[in-house]
Amino acid sequence: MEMKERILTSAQRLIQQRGFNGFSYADIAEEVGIRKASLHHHFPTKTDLGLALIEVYSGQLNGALLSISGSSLFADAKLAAYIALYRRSLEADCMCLGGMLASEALTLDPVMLPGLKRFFARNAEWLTEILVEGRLQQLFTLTGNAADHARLLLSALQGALLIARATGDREAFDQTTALLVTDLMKKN
Amino acid sequence: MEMKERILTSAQRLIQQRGFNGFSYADIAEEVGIRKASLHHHFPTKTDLGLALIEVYSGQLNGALLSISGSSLFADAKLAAYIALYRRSLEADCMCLGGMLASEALTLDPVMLPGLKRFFARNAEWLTEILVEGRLQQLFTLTGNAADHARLLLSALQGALLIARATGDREAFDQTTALLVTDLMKKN
DNA sequence: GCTTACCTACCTAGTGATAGTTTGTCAACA
DNA sequence: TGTTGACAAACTATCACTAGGTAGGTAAGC
Repeated sequence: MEMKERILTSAQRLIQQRGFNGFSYADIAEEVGIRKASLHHHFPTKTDLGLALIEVYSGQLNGALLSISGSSLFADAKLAAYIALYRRSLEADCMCLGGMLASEALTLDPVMLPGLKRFFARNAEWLTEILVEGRLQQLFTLTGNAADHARLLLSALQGALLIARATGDREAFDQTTALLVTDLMKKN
Repeated sequence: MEMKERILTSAQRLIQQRGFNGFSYADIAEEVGIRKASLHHHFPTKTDLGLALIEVYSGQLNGALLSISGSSLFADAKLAAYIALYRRSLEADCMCLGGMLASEALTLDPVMLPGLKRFFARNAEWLTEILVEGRLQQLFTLTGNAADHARLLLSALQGALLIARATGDREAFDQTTALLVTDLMKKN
């Protein structure tokens, strides 16, 4: 089982940095120290690897989300912890795996798309919970639909990560996310 | 000259839909009806093509921006016109060329990065102007720095386009962008 | 006015490299 | 003994790119 995990770890980083079309089995083989052909024993096709990775990554994310929402933090601190996940990704020069695959969606095997869709839905759903919680705690002053604000947060974070990684401007990422949070506290 | 333009048009669409690593000279050759080798006469390397395309696209964008800001519209309508650019891209199943290249930044020839960086800077700069204008017209109630809000708008639009294109949820894009605008009118 | 030279735009036919994948073998282990 | 996990070797397809050549246009030189 250990090799399978090493392959997944290597592939995950490669996708987050270079995209699904930007790496090959040869890259993984070199990193984990087995031959290309042996990789196909664990993941017969690249699509199989992609599908497994969407599951793994969604699981990782869900674990992180549950850990945050299960904490005793106030909602604003929980949101900050969520944003910190993106910030750490930026530090590692990685896109969110979901965001990266989204950009390549038209070139992916369509069987990967439902999992990708679920990934974004899960993020939005969790953010919605946090926003509702924060409204109850009178930390956030949302105008209308919390789910709409959640999608806006998700979009803005994905976009900020996308741009900051390409321009190398991490300060811009920090300023953008800070503004995103303060905007949640504006009165109407 | 006509052929060069047809190549650029074809390549632009291919990149916006499939990414720089997701298309080949063979794809363009088929579309425009000449041989692969002949493409290299016009654009010796793929990087040359990419560089030309960043220039073309930046020029297109700048034309659109100048057309909007030169109009007699109020600032909120100008912003709506800017958002409509993204919405039209979504309808064509296209990412913004800048956003797409940004996701692949680590795999691109580094000579393409400065142009890409300028592209985002130009967008942010234009949005800043519009926000300042809208504040003078008392249409927008920005808290602090207009440039920060501009970057937030840009990030959110790129992210919303990225996600909506992958999930196929165009309604979510519309709701997100609508909220983005109403948030600019909130009091503090 | 005709040659000579050069140019653009395209072609056929390849190059070596790499893509994802398949086949068949084999040792270690359960 | 059958399964697992690795291997070498090869496959077909495609990648970006190059070599060398052709057809037609332009323009200078005499």
